[in-house]
Amino acid sequence: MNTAPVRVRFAPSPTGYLHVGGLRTALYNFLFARAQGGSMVLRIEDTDRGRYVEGAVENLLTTLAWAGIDVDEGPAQGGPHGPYVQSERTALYREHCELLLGKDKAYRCFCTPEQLDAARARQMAEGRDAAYDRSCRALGKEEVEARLRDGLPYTVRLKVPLSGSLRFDDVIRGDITVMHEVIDDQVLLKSDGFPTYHLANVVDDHFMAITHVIRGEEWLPSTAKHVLLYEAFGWQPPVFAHLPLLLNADRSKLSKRQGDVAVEDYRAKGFLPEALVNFVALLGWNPGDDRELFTIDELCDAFSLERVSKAGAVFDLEKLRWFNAQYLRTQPTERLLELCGPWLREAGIDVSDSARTHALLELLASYLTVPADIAAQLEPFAAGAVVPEDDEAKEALQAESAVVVLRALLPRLMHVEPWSAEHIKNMINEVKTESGVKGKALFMPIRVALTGRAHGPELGIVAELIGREQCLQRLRDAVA
RNA sequence: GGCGCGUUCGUCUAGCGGCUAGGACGUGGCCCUCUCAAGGCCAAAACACGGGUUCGAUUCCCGUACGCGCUACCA
Repeated sequence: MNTAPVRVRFAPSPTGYLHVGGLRTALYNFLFARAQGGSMVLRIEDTDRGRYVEGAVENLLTTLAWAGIDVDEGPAQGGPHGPYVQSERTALYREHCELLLGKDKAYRCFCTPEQLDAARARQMAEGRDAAYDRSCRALGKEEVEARLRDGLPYTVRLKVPLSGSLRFDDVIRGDITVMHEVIDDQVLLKSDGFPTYHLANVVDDHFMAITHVIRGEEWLPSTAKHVLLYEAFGWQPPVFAHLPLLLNADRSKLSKRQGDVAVEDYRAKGFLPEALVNFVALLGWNPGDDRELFTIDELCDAFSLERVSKAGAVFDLEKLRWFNAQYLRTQPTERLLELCGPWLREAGIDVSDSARTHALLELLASYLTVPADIAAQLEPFAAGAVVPEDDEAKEALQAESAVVVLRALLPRLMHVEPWSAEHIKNMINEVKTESGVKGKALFMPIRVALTGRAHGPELGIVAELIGREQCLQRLRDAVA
């Protein structure tokens, strides 16, 4: 039994942005570490220099911080097991390749990519499995040395046992058995001197004292190779936990083209980190009771790998929107202002009048799913004339009693003091008494005249916030 | 093709041999209300299929089907 303190890692490769699937993996690692009183490492896996994207690491760091996922060790904060960027650890990988070579657990392969491609094509054409034919595995010592003297480029491959099988335990999936014969002699060190994922991952996880490897299910098939590596080195493998995939609506692996997959896209659209984290946490995990709304701290307390499910989960934007609306509605007005600020200004709202701005936000909060929704809600409150927006609104103004109501209200609003929702409401009541018009027939024409819309928040408050001058002008326009 | 993993309402899921199969999103209806949003209540909606095991299977086992993943000198 492993009694060492829990250490987990999130190990993305810096190829651009943080994928929402990556966010969930990072989150589960974080939650598990917190739940277990352990620590979390961030490691940058940049061994493929061809795919490296400038600025990707910075972007990753900002995005994780935005989501509230704090790592304990990593490129930004350092730590006792650094460096935390793989391209700065190449000597370690090469050294360990030599170790494997010396133990006869690996061998040099001088096949060129062209040869390998051709061989693969041939195998496919013959309807056989495409796998490395292991021709270099049989090379004699002298032959290898001759080629090395000639300066031929080579890769280092893992010497996979030819028969038998191996098993490992996955916390989420249970016991998994793989026949050695279906495992390829995996390349460990590329001819450019960089390690492949498999080698770097195993070496780093070992030296960074990682106890639990929590990663996406796409890694499940290659875990056998990793286990073989741990055995070859004589190291204790970590506990594995392979998470179910996040899926598109058609149940394929979540990808671009079918919607946004970058966390920064959701951030840009005004989704709150709390909402995204809450939503994504529940994709593949549940607390075992009916709770749905969780702060990240509550998630830390509730999380366990035992409650992670096995099947992939469709990323349902509608449910994310619901979470966002839930959080948006309960934000203090100050935060709402911060979130909606850009759209307020765009809508021509005078944000310097903070009392009015706050009142508007409080009034409209329940109408928002994302902050951008505020724009449409704000239209009636901006300066300028309004026109009935649809047939329903037009009809309300055309009703025979409409003009009676509006004519009766106009002078009253001119003189009502103070200009407040309560007093405006009183005036509307006076109109009701005087004209005998009530209910919908009374309110609808006023609402449409003032806002151009048939629907909206309570009329008294709406009128108060539109302001006396605008209200009077709009009433005059409507009866003209 | 091979190997691996998976399969409860449209979606996220609860269930760990005996339940009217529960909750949430979405959908529909009702209530509240001048209207809408929010909120409350109600409704429709699922155990992939076939064999076993068992007194009894959504649950355990084996097949089949379907889906997904992997099968690179990418991660």
